[in-house]
Amino acid sequence: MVGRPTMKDVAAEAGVSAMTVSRVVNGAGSVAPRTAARVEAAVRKLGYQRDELARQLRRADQPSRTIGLLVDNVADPFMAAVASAAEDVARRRGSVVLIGSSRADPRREREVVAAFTARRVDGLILTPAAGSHRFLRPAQAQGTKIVCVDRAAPGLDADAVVVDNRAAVEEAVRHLIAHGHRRIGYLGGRQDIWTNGERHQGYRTALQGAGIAADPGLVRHGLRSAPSVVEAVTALLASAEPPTALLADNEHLAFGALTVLPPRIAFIAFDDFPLAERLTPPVTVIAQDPVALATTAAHLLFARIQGDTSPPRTLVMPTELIRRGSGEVPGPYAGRRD
Amino acid sequence: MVGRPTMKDVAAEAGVSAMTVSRVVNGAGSVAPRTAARVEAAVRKLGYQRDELARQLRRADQPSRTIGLLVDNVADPFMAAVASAAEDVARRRGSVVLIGSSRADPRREREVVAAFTARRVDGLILTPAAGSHRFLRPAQAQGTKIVCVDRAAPGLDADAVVVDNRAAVEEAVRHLIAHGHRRIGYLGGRQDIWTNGERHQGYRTALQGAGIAADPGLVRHGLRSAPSVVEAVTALLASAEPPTALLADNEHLAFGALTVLPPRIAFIAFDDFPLAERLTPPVTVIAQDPVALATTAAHLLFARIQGDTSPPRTLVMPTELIRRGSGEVPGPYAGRRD
DNA sequence: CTTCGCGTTGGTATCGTTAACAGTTCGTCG
DNA sequence: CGACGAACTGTTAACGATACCAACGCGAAG
Repeated sequence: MVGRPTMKDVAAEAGVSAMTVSRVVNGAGSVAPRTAARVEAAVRKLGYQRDELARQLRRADQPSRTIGLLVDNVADPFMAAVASAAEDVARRRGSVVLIGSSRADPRREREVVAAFTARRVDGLILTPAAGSHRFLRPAQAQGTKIVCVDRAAPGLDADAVVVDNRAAVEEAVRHLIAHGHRRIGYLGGRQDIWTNGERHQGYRTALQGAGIAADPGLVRHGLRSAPSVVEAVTALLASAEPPTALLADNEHLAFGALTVLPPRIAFIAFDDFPLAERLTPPVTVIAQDPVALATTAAHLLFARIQGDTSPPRTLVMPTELIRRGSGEVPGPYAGRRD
Repeated sequence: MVGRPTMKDVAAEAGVSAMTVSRVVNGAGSVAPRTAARVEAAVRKLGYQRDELARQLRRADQPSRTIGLLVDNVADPFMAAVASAAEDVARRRGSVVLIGSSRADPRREREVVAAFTARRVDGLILTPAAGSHRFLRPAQAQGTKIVCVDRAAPGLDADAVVVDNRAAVEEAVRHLIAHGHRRIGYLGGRQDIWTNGERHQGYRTALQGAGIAADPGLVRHGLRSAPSVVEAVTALLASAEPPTALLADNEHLAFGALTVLPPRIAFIAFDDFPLAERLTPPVTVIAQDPVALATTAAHLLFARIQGDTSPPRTLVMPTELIRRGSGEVPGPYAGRRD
């Protein structure tokens, strides 16, 4: 025996038909105890394991118990937490998880989705990259369930689990204003990603609400690498009218900014991170709960897989502004009004 | 058409046989340009996508272009980096990645491995949980290639990509000793995990080499949760003869310890982490390169999948002691000898 | 004009499993 | 004592794709 043993091999070993082996292996149908015992012995002796591929091929109407998880980058702590939580739920539901990173590249995203659907995944959890996701409609029409997490997918009618990015940033900016800041800088990632667009909207709304004119010189978009963030922060601080407070779009940017940011500049970051309270000053953050997001998304997905056909929903999870110090550094207008 | 279109559907649409569709889809065999064009049109019209499951069933001797990645916990930054790097290599090799977390539970590890092999993965990359991995031998015998990363798997003859944990910790402890420390505490995770055992060995060897008697009161093993670390550190510092330096087994423990550790205690952590240089004092770490580890492991795995049958190898990747300050806090014996 | 060979196409069997159906052997009941 | 159902087991035909072989048409060579 060179390759994997098959049901036929087990059947021959136990002196029964393949059908009987199938019944024993699946615990379905009636098999005489003595026969079942013989089959089980043969299974153990040969180390037989049911071939899920063949099984899924035959049972096309049943779920394949495989889901796909497509994130920007698994190495990102937020995405890693999402992946971990999703995998946890999947395992409990008896499913395995195919993982892929789009690196925020729409083309790569499409490729990975294709590789997943070709393997008959029951559903997809994804953090949509930029651009229209209309290309997912055929997959959806063919029965693949889709749930977005962290972001909505433009051009796609699917469930989504997100936070109210706009309101969260608005609150954070109002918080900075309340502490006497008027020149508040914004460090943003790719603005074509839905989440970042929302966050920047919140920034603008808060400024507008406080009657502060938006200064485009204080806003840096499209930051990606750590060096680019460092350069952006350095340039902002060296400018004629530097900001007295900064807000970072996401964790990645925050790490970059914090390597060069002097303590006198107020700072708030989107996403909490370990040891934030051990920096000087401790870092005020807008915290979201990636585990809750992903767990909710996964439950939603499995409900769909099990036949829930209600209209797509968008669930909004809470965020929390955790005041640790860096966001409470007083600005030049501190104490004048409140 | 309710479900996915099949080759037969495409064949009917294009007025050819399924075999011809197969040839066009795979770009193999000779097909007249006009026929191929007709088939391609039908493929596009129906949104046909080859079913990898059926294909893999038929082509049992060919790789399934699916690999499994089994780590302790994807949410762990080190493991997340490993996952990301492995997925990257896999994608370039045209493979998809099934991911699973064992949570360091051998039973769960076995279940996930079974779920993976049942789907005919070509190979596995895994960070072995505690205990014997003899149970993987049947899978290996049936052709599943296995590469361990970060740890060796006891009881299994497989490739491994690791760092020299023992030497790295030995160096770190010698470094602390050189800075005048003699009472050096050790915060350890599960000692039944190979990596942690090695690291602790390094600690003992270094002490022994310096003629310092090991004090079991300074060693805490089996720490897992953040609270347990906090409690351990607090207790160590409150003891009659407290340590003047501490070493943490892994990143997770370091985070816990750093929340309560006073700056006067020297500290070195295994694994580098973001913002380590921004803490006070900046944290000295033993850095390893998870991306390099995983990339190497993945390359090794694909070489095996492509037929490399040379004897299993263990590759040892370098570590680096990054001196940032916390590991250079002078101890009571500083300056007496060197 | 036959034959060879090549390019092109289709038919059939098969991968490993299971749904559907068909048969077998019982014990039991009228 | 024959019939009927229940429990058990086997046979056949798929799932969707491809390896293998056969067959077709057609131009070139003999």
